[in-house]
Amino acid sequence: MTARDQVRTADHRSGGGREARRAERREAILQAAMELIAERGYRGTSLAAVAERAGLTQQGLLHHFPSKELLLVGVLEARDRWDTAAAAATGAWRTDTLAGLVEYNAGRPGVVQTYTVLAGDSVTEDHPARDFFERRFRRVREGLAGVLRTEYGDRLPGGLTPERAAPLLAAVMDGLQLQWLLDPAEVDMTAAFGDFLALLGAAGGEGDASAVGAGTDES
Amino acid sequence: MTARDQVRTADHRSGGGREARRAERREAILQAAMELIAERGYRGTSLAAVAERAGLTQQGLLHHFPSKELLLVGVLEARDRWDTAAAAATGAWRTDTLAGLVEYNAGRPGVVQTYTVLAGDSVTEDHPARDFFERRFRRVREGLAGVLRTEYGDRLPGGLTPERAAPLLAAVMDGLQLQWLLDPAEVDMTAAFGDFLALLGAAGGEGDASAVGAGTDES
DNA sequence: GTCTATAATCAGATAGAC
DNA sequence: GTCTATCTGATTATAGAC
Repeated sequence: MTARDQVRTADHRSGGGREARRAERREAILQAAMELIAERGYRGTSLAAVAERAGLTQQGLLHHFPSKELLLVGVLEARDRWDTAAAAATGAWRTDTLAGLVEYNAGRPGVVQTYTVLAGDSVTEDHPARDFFERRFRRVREGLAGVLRTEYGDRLPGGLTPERAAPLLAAVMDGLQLQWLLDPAEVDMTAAFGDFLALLGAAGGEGDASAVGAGTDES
Repeated sequence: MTARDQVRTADHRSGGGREARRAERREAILQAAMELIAERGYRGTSLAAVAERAGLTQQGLLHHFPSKELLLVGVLEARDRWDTAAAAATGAWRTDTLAGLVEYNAGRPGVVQTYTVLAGDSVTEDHPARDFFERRFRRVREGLAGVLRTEYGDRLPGGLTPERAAPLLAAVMDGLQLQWLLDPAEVDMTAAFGDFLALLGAAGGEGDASAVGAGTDES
């Protein structure tokens, strides 16, 4: 550990040092960037606008994030950090936890909007977030397959396996977010996601159809 | 009918008149715009780039579409026209037709990409395509509910109704497109959509589970 | 670390010639 | 109808003072 690192650690502990202030600044910038990306998209967001909302000049911002692309990477990493507890513990999750996450998102349209806008943007050529989303979806599909296997075993309705149902689960979450953002009065994201879970839970792959309709009226 | 309209009709019939050439130009511009929006997004696409690909100057383009926003409206209308036959006949569709549409889309990544990018973009503030997508999703949900009712009746697996399953169907289609665009080698969009249909068809609301597992091994 | 000043580029749109 | 020329404004990024 270098002398500088010791200072940094000490500063962080004290909570009011140089490094702590630096971290605060970075957080403020990332927060502003997230909001503006939600409002105007990545390409539509200017560094000057982010800087203004964060309370500094464009050039001051560039001191913390040397380029617009690095700022985007910062935003994505922050989002990852934000639900890291979630992602890391996915193996132990259940479908109720997923439903809870959807309900939680329903109370945070801004975050959902940032995600939806960037995900759509990411499929364009040479997009700085493309790699991030490609990896993310692989990870999410694997995690969801694990959840489904834990919950329902190897055989799901319609002859599906957890691995084949996982992309559908991810797709439903994203697709519902889009419809909900566009028309929140018309689309009840939480209820709709519950409906999909009912679809996965009803009439299991064991060929036992006696459970059909049971416990599915939580509308 | 005015004298001018008569001339226009005559021109159109002859196939080589002024109006026909004008229409050709517009088509070329719209085609170029669609491609570039797929590649770079709406905000990332410049009029000059569209014009160059269409074989004229930016100012020539502005003669046909007076503003960038009107060009986007043109693109969306063209897309509507493109699958108008589909949308109009939705009432008579069946789920096989939907599966066929998904398979058709799987062969046209460019079109899917334009749609995905614009849909994500549309949730940003004051986006010129927002209204279009809001209306489109309402229409699609209604159409899909009709398809499901025709096919499966009023009761679906998991205690769902056609109206409650419709947003899920739309969500799955959009969500799968996103995952497929990002990772075509990993995500088999057509097979996955078939899986979802199996989910809707298996163990129906009537309690008849005898069809479970049939025709679902097209992995 | 944050600022002012500014470079270098590119955007969408207009005016007017042909 | 399509062009050349031009305007106006915004963008990312750099240089250097404090």
